[in-house]
Amino acid sequence: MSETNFNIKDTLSGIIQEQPLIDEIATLGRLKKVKAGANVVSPNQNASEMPIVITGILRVMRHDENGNEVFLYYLEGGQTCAMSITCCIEQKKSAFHVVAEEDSVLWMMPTAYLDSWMQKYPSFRRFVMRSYQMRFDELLTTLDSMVFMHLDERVYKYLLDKKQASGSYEINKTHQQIADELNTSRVVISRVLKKLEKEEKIEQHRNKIEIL
Amino acid sequence: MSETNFNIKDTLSGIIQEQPLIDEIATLGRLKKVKAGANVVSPNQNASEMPIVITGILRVMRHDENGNEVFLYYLEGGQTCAMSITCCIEQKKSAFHVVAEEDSVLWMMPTAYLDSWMQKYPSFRRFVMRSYQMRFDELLTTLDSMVFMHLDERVYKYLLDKKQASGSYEINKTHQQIADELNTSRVVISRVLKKLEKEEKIEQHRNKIEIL
DNA sequence: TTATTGACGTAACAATTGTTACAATCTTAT
DNA sequence: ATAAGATTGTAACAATTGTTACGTCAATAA
Repeated sequence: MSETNFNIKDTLSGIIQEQPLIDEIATLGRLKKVKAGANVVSPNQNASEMPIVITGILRVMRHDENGNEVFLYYLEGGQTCAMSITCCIEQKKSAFHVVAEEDSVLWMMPTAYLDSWMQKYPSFRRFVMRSYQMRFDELLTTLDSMVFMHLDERVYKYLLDKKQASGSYEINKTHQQIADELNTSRVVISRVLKKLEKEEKIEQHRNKIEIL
Repeated sequence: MSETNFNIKDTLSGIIQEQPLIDEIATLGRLKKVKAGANVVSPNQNASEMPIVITGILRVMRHDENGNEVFLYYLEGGQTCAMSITCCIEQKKSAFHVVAEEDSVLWMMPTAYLDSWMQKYPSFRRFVMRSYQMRFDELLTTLDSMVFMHLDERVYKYLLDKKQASGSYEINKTHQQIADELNTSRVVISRVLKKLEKEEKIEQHRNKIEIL
């Protein structure tokens, strides 16, 4: 366990200032390790814990009642799923699906304490507010791509976002996976990627796309 | 001025608990009356004031760099434009366009004080948090309609939302206005509305649509 | 009244996106 | 090695949405 022996307090101190809050979170929360592809928040689940990403990346998806899904944004180190707060406080089921995009380490905080932490600790308030702001902004950018862009631009933006999040020019996704995240079909993605390849924006390999 | 002699403190007391904060807001803010169709936040403007809706309805639109616009949600009595906070704190220009959907009365709060109010007053924090949550949720519903629904369903949802916001089964919009808000063309809206009429979901009159 | 303008209807066509079907290639299990 | 499954390519076609063009009708101003 040596390489995975995280000191949660050290991690939290980068996010939160008050030592008592760090102690509370460290005491009341729990570590959770998830493998790439594993569910962190399942659809229609009543989340009782809010995850903070320590290492790794979470992918947040929206879904409708027919099982269609669409990618919203990534959560990276130090970030949290702000919508969990809403879900918990209002006690309604999440229309979110949160999946580990890479092997990730999370700190799960019981949502029962969120409200009191918001009351007691200014830096927790700032953390939550900042989360909301960032997610709100990203959500709008995603919405922009849906309503203002054609599919080829939208796919390209998706690839660039993925590159930005992962820090790698190589994207290990199949056409089917991309289609699922953009709520379209595999054939359409294949067609669009071929077009992007002809425009020399990407190079395609098996199970892998390279951004040029 | 008798019928427009609002008591801002009475209005605020429905939203905010602390009397000192009510006094501060009443002293530092200003009343603004806008006629239907007037701009409240113009595109690419650096908002220095955050509006609270006292009476009336504001329509919040998103726009891109090409001048295309799309409807996001309405703001009604007691609600505020949460994104103003982000815009102001981060000092970046708004990608929003806020328009009076009906004749409205607003209370404009200087954004310079927002941060200190958030620090000092729990009920202002709750107010801002609740605004973020509600807007986040509405934004997701709007996003759903863009990515999961066909245009006819999306238009119908748009009409139902407008009915909900205005409290009237009669919608006084031209096809062109609807097209602008949904980022499509007049001809397409005419086609879709004709279809909804045949399905007996609406009735059309000049400058007016009736929800059945 | 007449002219002008705005709102709406509709046809014809174009562009984009979705669907179905099938082939080729690579990977993995047996 | 062979079979089975997963991944990608591509054609043909359908459905949806966007564009252009032009017509009718109602409201309004001159």
